[in-house]
Amino acid sequence: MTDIPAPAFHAPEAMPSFYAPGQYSPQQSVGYLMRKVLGSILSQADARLAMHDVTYVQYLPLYKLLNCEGATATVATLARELEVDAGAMTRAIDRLEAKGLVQRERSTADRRVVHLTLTPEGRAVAAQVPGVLAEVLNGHLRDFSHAEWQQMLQLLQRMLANGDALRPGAEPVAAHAPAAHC
Amino acid sequence: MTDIPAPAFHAPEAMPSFYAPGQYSPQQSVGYLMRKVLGSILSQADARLAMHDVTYVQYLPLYKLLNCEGATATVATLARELEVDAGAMTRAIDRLEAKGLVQRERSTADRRVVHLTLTPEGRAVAAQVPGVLAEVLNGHLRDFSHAEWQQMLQLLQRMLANGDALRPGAEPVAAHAPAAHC
DNA sequence: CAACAATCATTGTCTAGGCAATTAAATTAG
DNA sequence: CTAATTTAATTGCCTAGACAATGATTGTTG
Repeated sequence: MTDIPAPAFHAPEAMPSFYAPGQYSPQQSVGYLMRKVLGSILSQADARLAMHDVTYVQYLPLYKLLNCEGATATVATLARELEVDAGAMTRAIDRLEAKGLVQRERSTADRRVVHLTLTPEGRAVAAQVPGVLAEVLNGHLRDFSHAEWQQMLQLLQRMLANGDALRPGAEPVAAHAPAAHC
Repeated sequence: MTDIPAPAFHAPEAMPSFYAPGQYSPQQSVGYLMRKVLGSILSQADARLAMHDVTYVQYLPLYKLLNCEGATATVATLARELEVDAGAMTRAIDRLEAKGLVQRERSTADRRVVHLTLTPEGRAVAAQVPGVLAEVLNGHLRDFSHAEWQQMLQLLQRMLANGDALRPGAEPVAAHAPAAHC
């Protein structure tokens, strides 16, 4: 509604003080709560994919590979799209290759790159990922109205934009899309 | 307040489908957005405490120790309060001890336990933690109204409760407090 | 009191991410 | 065309958490 309460006294516009050094309650901390919620989502997704011996970190590359079947994905593109370190991705692929879910194949056109392809088993596992993710997310939102869901997304996006603006670097909050696709 | 529960129309009660296996956009995923926001919070808190050569993982124990100054905190109690593995806490304390921020001291009363105390340097670093955390959180909420902040907390708490209810284990969502204090 | 159970701290082993350095290959600039 | 730059993939080193096993100590129960 209106902004009656909040920042106590003459807080100068931008930058309210929801949190102060003095009192702190985990239940009231967006950081603590988000950490818990994320942990819950990950552990449940993990549990449902454990039968395939893959963890939440390993099935994301699988999922991406499935979506980009013919697009000749590489370690670098996967790392960029999933926003993780290239070294970490190399090692993740190591584990997936050891399990026989993906294959490496050196490119002949550009001999620096290594194309990644799913094995039949990898494709079978990857096919289950989107459903599991959707289920787990929907489960965590089961008493949400459509409007509440949308507001949650909006609030999160604003927090993200605020975080970017706070960072010394670039003010241009504009395009924040990971470009996605393949 | 009252419980204006929400679930919109005659949605077949529990479990809407906000997410479906088919289409998926990171920008629309609460999981993706929360991961990004949390990452932003952690990296900013990290940056502001980097001068003391401590990371976000290391200053949480320091903060707890400061709050429980006389309470003779131990590895086990810290691990429980911060909800991490005891082994992880042992190693975290190893690093803090190596930096001269905390001290171990075997208890004489119960020779199994090791009491932890802050050194003067450790106390100085710990004293800065609450302010930095508050600043970073407030920064991410800078254009939020008090009502929006409260709603964010409420939505997160509901997601957490939904996650707990979904888990096979205990339905009693009741007391979810980490007990806190010392 | 003696066997059993529980607790505390620690240590391996595993997965995991960030950063830096390295090597190889391709692209661009002079 | 050669030199400098850029990009790809990998590897080593660090922090970090989860799980399991261990040893030491304390508490409980028959």
